[in-house]
Amino acid sequence: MCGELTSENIGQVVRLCGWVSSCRNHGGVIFINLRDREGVTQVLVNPSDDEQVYKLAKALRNEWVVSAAGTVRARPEGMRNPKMPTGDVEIVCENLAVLNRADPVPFEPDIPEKVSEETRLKYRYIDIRRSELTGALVMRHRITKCIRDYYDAEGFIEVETPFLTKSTPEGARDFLVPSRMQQGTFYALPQSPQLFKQLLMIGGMDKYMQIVRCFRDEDLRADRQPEFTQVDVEMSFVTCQDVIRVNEGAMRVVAKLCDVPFPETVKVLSYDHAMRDFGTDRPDLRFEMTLHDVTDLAKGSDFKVFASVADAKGLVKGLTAKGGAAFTRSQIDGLAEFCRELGAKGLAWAKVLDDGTLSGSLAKFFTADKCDALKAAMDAQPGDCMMFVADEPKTTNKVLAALRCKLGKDMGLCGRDLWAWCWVVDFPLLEWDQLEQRWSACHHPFTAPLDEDVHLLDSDPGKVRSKAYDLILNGTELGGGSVRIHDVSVQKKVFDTLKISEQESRAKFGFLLDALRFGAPPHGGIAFGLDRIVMIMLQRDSLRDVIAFPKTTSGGCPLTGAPAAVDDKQLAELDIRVIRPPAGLPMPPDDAG
RNA sequence: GGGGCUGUAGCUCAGUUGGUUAGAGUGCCGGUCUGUCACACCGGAGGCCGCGAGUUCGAGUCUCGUCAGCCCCGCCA
Repeated sequence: MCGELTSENIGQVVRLCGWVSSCRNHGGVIFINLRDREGVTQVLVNPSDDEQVYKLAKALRNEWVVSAAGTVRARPEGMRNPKMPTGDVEIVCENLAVLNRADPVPFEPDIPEKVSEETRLKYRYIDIRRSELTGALVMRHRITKCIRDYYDAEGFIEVETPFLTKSTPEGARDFLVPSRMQQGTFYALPQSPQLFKQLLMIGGMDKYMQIVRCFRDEDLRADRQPEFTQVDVEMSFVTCQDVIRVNEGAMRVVAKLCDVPFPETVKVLSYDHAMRDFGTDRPDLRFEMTLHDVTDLAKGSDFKVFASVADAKGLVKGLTAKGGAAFTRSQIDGLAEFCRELGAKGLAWAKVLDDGTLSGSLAKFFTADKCDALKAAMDAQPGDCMMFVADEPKTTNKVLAALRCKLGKDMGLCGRDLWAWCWVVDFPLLEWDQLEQRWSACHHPFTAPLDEDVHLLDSDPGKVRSKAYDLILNGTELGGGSVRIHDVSVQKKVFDTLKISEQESRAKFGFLLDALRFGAPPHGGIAFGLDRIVMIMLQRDSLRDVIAFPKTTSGGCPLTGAPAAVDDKQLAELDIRVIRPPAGLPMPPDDAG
């Protein structure tokens, strides 16, 4: 193919098919850059050669689809192009055929100009001709294959599970599909094959994996698409450690394929540890800058903001930016604004001067000895800048975790060659849902509690830790999973705590409860986000850069125009009526108002 | 649901304090040119300034609304 020719091919007669990337007509000799999936090769047309070929070459335009045959030869001395992988050779064209013409394209695939994403998505087939996107899709294929091969070698069986399935409570909003044959009822597209893979374990499949599309109808982000691909895995007769070990191996082979370092042993942090030091359950360990709890110091301080928060069971935490004394006032104001946007009341800060004294918004509130205690607690040296947030624990942690990441990026601590992996374990099983005034599952309601914490389910549900684990790379969750409940009485107990009634659990997961009674092996598993794995390994900033046909932030596809209104006939067959059609469409004729 | 940024030629962008006929690069069309490599040079065409109101003698520019794209919060077990 075009990108594969080197000086080793000199003398060979080849035929290349591809797209005209550029055409340089010198009035006599014509150079054509021909592109295909693998790259670009220069084709040379001489006026002294075949008249037909020359006439055809003169008429070529960019993005026409052509077939060119000729002999590979070394370029003359001084005419080589070191910027091109194939720059040492060229094809002397002996035969040329236009396979298809092309209208002028909206943008040129080979020009390194930043084209708006909207345009790129609308003409995605042209965007895909760009080497960045072609390359990403090729790498995605290789990563996927490498993962399949790994699990195959480990004895896993790939089993397909249904896309048309049943809506489950808890978790994300479902995408619904109306049933025509049973009008008024709906399938749900799976948020993940969670229950099916557990049923496969109960069915004795022992080791299951599937690379599978999942669907969640929630608002999107750069790292979140409404449909995404999971590497879904489940294993029987295993502990957390077994699952972690086997699946870590999968990431190890992927990392190797992508030339990404992978440690001999991956760090393991408890959830509590991660929250304490980093304020988040997916810490970015590429740099230090840990958070420090100074609530106790704040209690006794003259700084009312701190003291009142500390007294009201709030959390006062801070981080120390090494060398941060060099920050300008406007830089710090910018950081404070950043924190306010995330919900903080403000950002208190103090620079440590060369003589050890403090300067900044809270310097005057700390006497010399308290100042020393603060510096010690914050591990701050002269030349550093300490920054603090005081708020409810959740807000304090959220804001400081975000601030830490921002500082890490701004201060250049997240080098492109830094790769920090870790497992986060011992998550809480449940969290209190303020809105609904009940406990809800942190992971999902089938996650097993730690054996030694089961007794806390009645007395102190918030204290119960779970057999759940997440794999984190550079502050992004690549995947997570858990050992599941395989005992029907424990499962019922968890449902009780979640205030899922006997009746509701029977209606929603009766089939699982039944299955748990008919010989369920202990089992557990994990699911990795394939799109995220590819995105991070290829160092792209958006999932859209590793998906062939992604959706926009509002869930649309500029290429196909999806989602779109459907014919009245289609709706009638489903016994569905649209109450409020989108702007630009007529109201249904039979609408009574 | 909330906050922020953006929207001007096919594409990427500039457009001053509100002031005559809205510019540039690139692409496109025509021409010249035998070693370029995003060829070069000469000429030409190309605009619903996202859309809708408002302020004004006058709006690409100011105000309000709306739509779309992107980033973030909420949400995403």
